[in-house]
Amino acid sequence: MPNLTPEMFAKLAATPLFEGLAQHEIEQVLKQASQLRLEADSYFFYQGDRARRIYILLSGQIKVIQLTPEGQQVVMRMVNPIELFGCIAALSGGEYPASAQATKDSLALSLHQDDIHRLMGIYPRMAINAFQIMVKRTHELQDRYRELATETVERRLAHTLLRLMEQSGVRKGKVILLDMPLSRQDLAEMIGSTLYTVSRVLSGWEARGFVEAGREKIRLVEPATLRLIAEAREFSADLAHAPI
Amino acid sequence: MPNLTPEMFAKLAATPLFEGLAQHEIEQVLKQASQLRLEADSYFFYQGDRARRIYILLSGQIKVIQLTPEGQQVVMRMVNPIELFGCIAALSGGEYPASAQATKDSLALSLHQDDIHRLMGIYPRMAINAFQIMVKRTHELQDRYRELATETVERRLAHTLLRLMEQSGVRKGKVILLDMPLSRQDLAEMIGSTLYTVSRVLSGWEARGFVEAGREKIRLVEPATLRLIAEAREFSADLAHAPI
DNA sequence: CGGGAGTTTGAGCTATCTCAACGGGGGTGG
DNA sequence: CCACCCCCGTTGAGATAGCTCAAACTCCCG
Repeated sequence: MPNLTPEMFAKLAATPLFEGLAQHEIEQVLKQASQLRLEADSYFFYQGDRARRIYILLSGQIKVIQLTPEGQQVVMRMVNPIELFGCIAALSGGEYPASAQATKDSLALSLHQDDIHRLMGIYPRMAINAFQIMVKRTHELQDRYRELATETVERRLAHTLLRLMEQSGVRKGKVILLDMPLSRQDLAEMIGSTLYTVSRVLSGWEARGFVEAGREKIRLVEPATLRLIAEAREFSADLAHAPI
Repeated sequence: MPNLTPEMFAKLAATPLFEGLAQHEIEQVLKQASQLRLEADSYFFYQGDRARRIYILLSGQIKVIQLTPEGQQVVMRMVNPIELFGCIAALSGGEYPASAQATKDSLALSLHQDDIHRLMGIYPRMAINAFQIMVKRTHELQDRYRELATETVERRLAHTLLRLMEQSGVRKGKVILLDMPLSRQDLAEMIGSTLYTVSRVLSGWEARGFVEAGREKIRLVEPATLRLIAEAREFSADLAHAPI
């Protein structure tokens, strides 16, 4: 049983995974968990590792990355506190299909697949919750798939920044700061583009005052305008011939 | 309780969803199910409908389609017998994010979300199975997302045909027939492309003898070559200047 | 005060889309 | 039963979004 602060425990109890479970039941589950603390840039697991543990992020942030055979990276998702990752370990006998890298110093709990399986048998509500979490995730991934299949880079980038804003945006006066290290390369890997194109789009937006884009940080000045761009109801950055 | 033939029942019992459940337990679950038979081209539900029922396909085939605000279609997946669809109904209060259209005459069972929830509480194994099914589906969708983000139309098309072959390919002598109506437009909507580009790629392959492409049907003559194309270890159809 | 990682920008290229026109086969209604 | 029509498919030509490569620029950090 990891040594959790009461606040940590309260946060965990509020996780969708534990919804509907009694305090003592959650304690029973957490007895099986181990705790893992990693500093920024290190990995919880690598693509191809034997998948044995499911993780719950307590603090920090994780990036789930898939590597193509050609060595290109694709960012599958950003994981924020009290979210699950490494769920593939629920299927016995497989490998992690992606790597999980901390983007900040992070703390996570993990459960062995055997324990997960056993505990879900005892506490069906947890299994139902896990099912629902995955349904939701599939749904979100379908939306991103549709975006990738039908939208321009600019719209995809707008969608992505808005999503990041909702997940971990921090209000700073009138603007919203995306509170994570985020290079042009990272953004490109999230939307299936290149760092060059991302840089051009951001420059275009910055010239119009929609965002402020610094080195590995983005501030959203006019989220509403980004929303319009995402929905294709607003002019674009017009990469080619921006009239300043 | 729907009137199932013994063969149907046996097939259902072999569904991943019911794995590990006893015969009489499966019967208890199926008592709550209703049966729905639809002919080709009609819809089980439409995008935007209130999501109340989860479906299990018994026979036929379903296409899950998402419509963009601009009216473009994206095929999210093909559903084959004993697979689930409409899982979003597991989350209460939502709408179906996509439509489910029969591509052949089809028969499906459906369960109301309240029954699903209740039954999973009684039979935890079913909840665990459902969780695992969704984990697997997320995994597959991630793979397709990565393909869309990093691969050319030709490779994506090769991957897609190979997947369809595994799911519902029928061996006809030396070639494999994809046993479903499949227009250029359908394929384009699966891989995020246009019917024109798909047509050109197929023509290129046909000229080289890898496939035989007819009106709404595809025969794979050299699946192994397609595999090579999918993995980018083989020459392409070379749309621009195919030297016959 | 370098050095390097991250970023910007230009120029050219190309895979793919778009639009337009034509072709063909099979189902159906007269 | 046959002709017509419609849907599906093909192909060409041109346009273009976004990629690639190269080079320069700017912080930040030691």
